[in-house]
Amino acid sequence: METREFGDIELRRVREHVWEIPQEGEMNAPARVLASEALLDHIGDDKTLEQLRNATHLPGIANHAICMPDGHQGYGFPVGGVGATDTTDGCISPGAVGYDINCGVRMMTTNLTYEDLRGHEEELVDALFEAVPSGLGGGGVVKGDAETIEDILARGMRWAVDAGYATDDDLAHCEDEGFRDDARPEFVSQKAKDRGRNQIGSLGSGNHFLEVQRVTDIYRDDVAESFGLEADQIVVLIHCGSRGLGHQTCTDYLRRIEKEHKDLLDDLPDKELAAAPAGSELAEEYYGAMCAAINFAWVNRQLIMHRTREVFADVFDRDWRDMEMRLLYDVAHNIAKKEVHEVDGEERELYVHRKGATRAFPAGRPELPPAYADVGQPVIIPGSMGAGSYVLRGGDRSLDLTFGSTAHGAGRLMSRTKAKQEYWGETVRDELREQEKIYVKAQSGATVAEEAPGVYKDVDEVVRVSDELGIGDKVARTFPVCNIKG
DNA sequence: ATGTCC
Repeated sequence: METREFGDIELRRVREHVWEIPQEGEMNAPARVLASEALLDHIGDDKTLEQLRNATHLPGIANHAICMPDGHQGYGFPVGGVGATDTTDGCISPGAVGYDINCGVRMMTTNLTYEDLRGHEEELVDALFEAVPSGLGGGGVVKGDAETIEDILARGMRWAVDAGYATDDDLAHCEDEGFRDDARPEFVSQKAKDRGRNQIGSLGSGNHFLEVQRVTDIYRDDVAESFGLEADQIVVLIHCGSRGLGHQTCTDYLRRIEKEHKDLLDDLPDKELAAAPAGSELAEEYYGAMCAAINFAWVNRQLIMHRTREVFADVFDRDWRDMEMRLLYDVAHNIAKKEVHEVDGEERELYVHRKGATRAFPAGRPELPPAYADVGQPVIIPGSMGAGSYVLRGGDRSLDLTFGSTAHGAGRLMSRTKAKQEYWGETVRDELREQEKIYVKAQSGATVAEEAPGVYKDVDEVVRVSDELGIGDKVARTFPVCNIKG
C-alpha cells in the first residue's frame, strides 16, 4: 500500500487523488484528503492534517472528515474542510463554519465583450473603487437603522427585493434563494448588530475583492450555454462575507460554548474545535444566529452587485438591463446547513459544515433552482488576482465523496506576514498592469502584497483534481481585467 | 476573516 508520512500522521492512498487517515483511538471516523501528489506537498507543511484528524473527534461525524484540494490550516478546523454531523445525536461547531459566516462569491454575467471594455479599464476601476465601500471598519451602501438590520437578518435577499436593490431573478440565482428560513435575529447579539449596521454593502479587507473578468476558455459547451457563458464575455466576480457581524456572532458563541458546554469541549483534542451538542439550547441558538448572519452576507453581496450595475450603466452609458447584467449564481463558502444525505445506505439529516468549501450539487438534487435542475449547480472558484477563476458545475460523484461539495479557491501558500516580506504592493500592482493588462486598485498597499498572485497555490491544479474526481466539473475559465479590494 | 486586545 502506498503511504505518505507527515509527522505522526500517515496518509494511505485509496486511489487517485484520495488519501485516508485510518480511524484509530478516539477518532469517530476516518479522515480523507482529496489532493494530487503536488497539492499534498503544500498541505503537509502546516497543521492542516492535524486539524483534519481532530475534526473526526466531533460527536456524530458521518462517513469521513474531508479536506478539499485547496485545504490549509484554519482556526480549529481546516479551511477547505467538510464535516457532516448528525442533527439528533451529533453537534454543531462554530469553528467548523469559520469566523466569516457565509463568506462567499457570486458571478454576474453581461453581454459585453472584452473589446467593448478595452480603453475603459482605468475609468471603470476608479468608478468601482469609488462606488463600492471597501477596507476595514465601517461605511456601507446603505445605513441601517435598528429595524432594517432585523429585517435583513430575518429575510436576507427578500429584504433586498422589497427595498429595490434586487430582482426576483437575482433571488432565483442564489444558493437557498438568498434566504435561510431558520434565521433567528433574536439570537444575534446587539453588539454584532451594531457592528453590522454600518457595513451593509461593503467589501471588507483581506482576500475579499470585486473583479471584472473576461471569459478565456470554455470546457463544456452545453453546460456553458446553460449558464450563459461564452468566450470573450465580460463577467463580474464579487467575493466577500458577513463582515463584523458574522465575526462577532462566531466570537459570541465560542465564548458561550466555553461557559455552557465545557464537558464536550474538554473531550475534544483542540479547544478551537468548540462544538455545541445537537439538540441543546445553544446548538439551536447558534444555528438560528448563523442563519441570520448568512442572510446578512447575501444582502451584502447583493448591494455590491447593485452598485456595480449602476457603475457599468454610468461608464457605458447604457441601462444595466440592456447589458444583460444577470446573476449567474451566488455560492456560500463558510456555512453549516441541515441537509439529508445517504450514510451507510440510510437517509440521515446532517449539519453539513463547509468551511472554505463550496456546495457542488449535481443535477437532480431538490435544492437546485429550476434553471440548473437538469445541469447541476454553478460552482465559482476564484483564483488569485493574477491567475483568474473557474466556473464549475456540481459533479455526479460529489454526493458519494464529499456530501455534495468541492474546493473554494486556490488556497494560500504563505502567511500574510511572509507575503509582506516577499512583495511590495505598488510593485505588484504596476507589474500586473504592465505585463498582464490587469488594473488593480486597493485601499492598502499591504493588502495587495498579502494577496500577490505568488502567495497562492495553482488554481489550475486544484480545479484539475476536482474535475478528475468528478465532484466539480470544469465549465469555463476567466482572467482578470479590473480588481478592487480593501 | 476581524474596530488584528476586554
